[in-house]
Amino acid sequence: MEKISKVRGTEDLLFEDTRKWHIIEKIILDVATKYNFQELRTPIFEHTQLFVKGVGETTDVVTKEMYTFDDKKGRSLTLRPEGTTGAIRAYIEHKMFGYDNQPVKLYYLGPMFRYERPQKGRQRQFNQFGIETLGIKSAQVDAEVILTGLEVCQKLGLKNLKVLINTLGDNESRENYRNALIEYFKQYESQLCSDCQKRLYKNPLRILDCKVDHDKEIMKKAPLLKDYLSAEADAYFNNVLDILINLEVEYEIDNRLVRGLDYYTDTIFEVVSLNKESGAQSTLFGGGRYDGLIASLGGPEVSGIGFGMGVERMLISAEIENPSLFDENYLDLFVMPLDSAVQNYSFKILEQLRKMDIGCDMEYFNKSLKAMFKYCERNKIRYALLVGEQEQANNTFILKDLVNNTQEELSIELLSTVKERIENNA
RNA sequence: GCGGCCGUGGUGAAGUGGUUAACACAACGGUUUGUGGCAUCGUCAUUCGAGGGUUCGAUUCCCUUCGGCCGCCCCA
Repeated sequence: MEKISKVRGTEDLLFEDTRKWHIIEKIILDVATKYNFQELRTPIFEHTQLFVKGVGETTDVVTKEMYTFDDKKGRSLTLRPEGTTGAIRAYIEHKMFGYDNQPVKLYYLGPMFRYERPQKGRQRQFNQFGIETLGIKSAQVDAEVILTGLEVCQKLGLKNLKVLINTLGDNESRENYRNALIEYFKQYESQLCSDCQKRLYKNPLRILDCKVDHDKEIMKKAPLLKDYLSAEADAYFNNVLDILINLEVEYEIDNRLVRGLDYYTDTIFEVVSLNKESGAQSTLFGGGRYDGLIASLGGPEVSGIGFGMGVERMLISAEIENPSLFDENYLDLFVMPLDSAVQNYSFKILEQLRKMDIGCDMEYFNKSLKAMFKYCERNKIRYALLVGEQEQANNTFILKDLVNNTQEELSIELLSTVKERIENNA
């Protein structure tokens, strides 16, 4: 029979992996909760049109990376390639703009799908944690969003990173600048790389962070966004920067930072890992403000801001920078039957210990003592509970502390002593 | 979507056109019939990602395919 394996760019997470995921997810959820974000779960697939309108029909994500299919009634559906658009759809659909508590602060955590060539830190199914603050435009909120992401990094022990920040200005600034860029690059069209020629009329901002044309003379003389920023947009951005400076957040203004989704306006940012071993996909999280998105999807004229964070990438960085984060001891005790005749007796003790909320397991293969002790060592289990025919006859058991190398024989009536010993050494 | 490197047991890996596929770690068993971490001995790939071809014979050569990694690209 032909072997069927997992789809390219997807991953099975085995026990070692899921253990790490639980740790990282808990940190993420704790930080989100502390900053008063609440979880929103939206479907994995949406109407294709939502992403086309939301993300932008000229973007790479929409034009070549979506998993799109027709359902049985011929409706075009798409596996979500990012989280913001679906969150905004739900925000509008449930009229969250009318809720008592404003702004609406929500987060999501789950799989996203993009058809790309897999490499380290880039899979076709990957997980994003994202937050959105909707219904207000405020420099404090911009800072808060960035700080929330950085707090997750900090809790994971990630230090080797850089915060890049820029502003695209408000819609009007952005539009004026866009036209200026087209006007400017039009005269040099033949000097641009083929990708940039395509970008020229569709998404001229992206020409600025093109790596091929990066060093060309025409790039250096290109119009600068700051000359097109309205006074208001400029003041707004400076306020965001002031707040970050006050809080001693180190950042770097990157005026080439543009981002690939169409909906961004004003503050945009990207936090990148500086670990060489992380691979070429270094962005940990990135996002920005979007003024027009909510209205363009049929909601009110309100602003929002958020980021998407690549959880796999965070995990890769945490494994490099802070591996001890994942040393977690999950079993306190191991029951060792010394003979197959005492399996039932052992099992009964095991169950009673579990009822006392002790994490424990026992040996079912009737292995040698040597093997059982090795098992404990390998799994960092501190206590062994030994039971033989003698103990069964006397209604007792032996509790052994493998760290101090001491042991005691106790009556089965005194099982609760086990819990005391474990708690005293926890 | 394009270019490059690669794919051998649970893991890390050596190797060759021809019936022994090294070595190390891990695992399991004995030395030690009910007490570990050391030591010592032994056991562990009918098989070299998959499919096809060349050949008397292929893990080793060729083709295809799948997958991984790196770069481009893109982004989280």
